[in-house]
Amino acid sequence: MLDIKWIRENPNALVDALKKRSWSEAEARSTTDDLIARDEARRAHVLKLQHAQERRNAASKEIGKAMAARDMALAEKLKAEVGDIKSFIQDGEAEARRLDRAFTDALAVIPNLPLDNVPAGKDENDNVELRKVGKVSPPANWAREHFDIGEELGLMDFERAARLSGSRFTVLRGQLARLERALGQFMLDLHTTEHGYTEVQVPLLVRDDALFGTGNLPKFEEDLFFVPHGESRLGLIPTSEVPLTNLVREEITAHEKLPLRFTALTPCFRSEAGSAGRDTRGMLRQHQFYKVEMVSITDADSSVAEHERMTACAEEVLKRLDLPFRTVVLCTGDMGFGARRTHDIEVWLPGQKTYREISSCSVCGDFQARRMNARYRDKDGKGNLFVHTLNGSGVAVGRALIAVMENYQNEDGSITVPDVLRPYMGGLERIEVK
RNA sequence: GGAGAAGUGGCAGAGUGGUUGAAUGCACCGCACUCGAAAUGCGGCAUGGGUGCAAGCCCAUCGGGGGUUCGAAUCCCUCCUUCUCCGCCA
Repeated sequence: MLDIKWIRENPNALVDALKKRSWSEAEARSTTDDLIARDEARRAHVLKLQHAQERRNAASKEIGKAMAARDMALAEKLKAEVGDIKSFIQDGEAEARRLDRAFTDALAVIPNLPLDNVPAGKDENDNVELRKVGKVSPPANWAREHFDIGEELGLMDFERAARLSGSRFTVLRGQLARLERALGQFMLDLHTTEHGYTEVQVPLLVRDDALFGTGNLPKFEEDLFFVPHGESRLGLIPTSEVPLTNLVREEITAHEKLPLRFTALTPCFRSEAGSAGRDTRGMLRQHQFYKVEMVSITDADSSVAEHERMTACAEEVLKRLDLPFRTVVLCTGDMGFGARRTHDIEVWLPGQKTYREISSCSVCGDFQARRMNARYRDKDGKGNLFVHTLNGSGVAVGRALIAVMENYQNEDGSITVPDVLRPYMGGLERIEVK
């Protein structure tokens, strides 16, 4: 959520920012004007209401004094007077709530402002490569995609998964199931022992409020799964960014405690409503997948540096696994709703002969903090400021499994186990057809 | 699932209809005393919003939301959370 005071003072800057996010000039302008109009209506109304409340409060105090002085005639006279204001105040409070709600609803669907150093662009074709790491060997003519490798090994089963749950689910068995578990453990251990993140076990079902806090609601409800819960519902987390970030919601964190760095290995659930027909084969795009997530909570001055640090932590996972990758900055048009700047890490898939996203690290500034009311007490103890939040995959476990399978495949159909994973695999060196 | 109790400022803890945004203690900040520290004394110390050049003034907030009343931390409804007992259960 953006700061309405800032919008009031910089309406043209908001229009420019929205245009950078591929909004049309007309839409950006009318949305901005609408926000400002709603804000003004709200404030004008509050002013009138507060004057009425002021008169009521003063009169009520006088009534108290009159009654203490046993001057019942004066008390009754004042009561009659305040009685008239009362209905105005009651209607006024209801109207204030209505105007406030309408204003917040409008503000809640405005995306975050891109940082100045984010390249302008329309879609993923305008993203800018920052670096390429690792050697991409010329694709062998026998290189295959992960689903062929997995099915031939008899360890990856889409048919039965579909019978259980439909499309976009996968059953893994034996050493392949273990390999995925090994990947998750390896990543978690790396971040907790070397990168300073605290491991957290979080709920996988969360309230709407939490989803609003991270920006998944109200705009992206169709991407989420919900389960009924009493009269209400709970959402399945699309990423542990949601519970990890909301850990500081409605709190004032002491400045000395920042930065907070959290990591978690959790399943993630996504309806993939808008991606029918995309990546239908294999386990690249699933309704359910494991991911190791990193979340940092920082003060206002440290978030940009923390973003570089977090990106490096994610890259380190791929370096240790010896997987070739490249890191790109998303252009303004390709960035997510809550992000100010996003680095995507794309891993090389020899079977697909292309780079595919395996991590996405974003700095959100105070955008999510406003939605969560997450603050910290300033160094000098003066004011309470909104924290800055960052999140990044460190990395997607399901996709890491795919990357390992494709990059470590052998011509005979076996998969070499990467060195760093062998301790997690009981020393196993190769996964092969039995 | 059934029965009961409770949610007040950073923390502890008063307050059951009228200058109570809230006693008191602790913590914290400033000053005094001291060579320095401790102890002691004095003063300060909630958040959000509106308005104003500013000093300030005003409004709201005692778990959230709604209501009763001239007036609500205090009464009513509802939701959330925590705790205790019973039942069930991984």
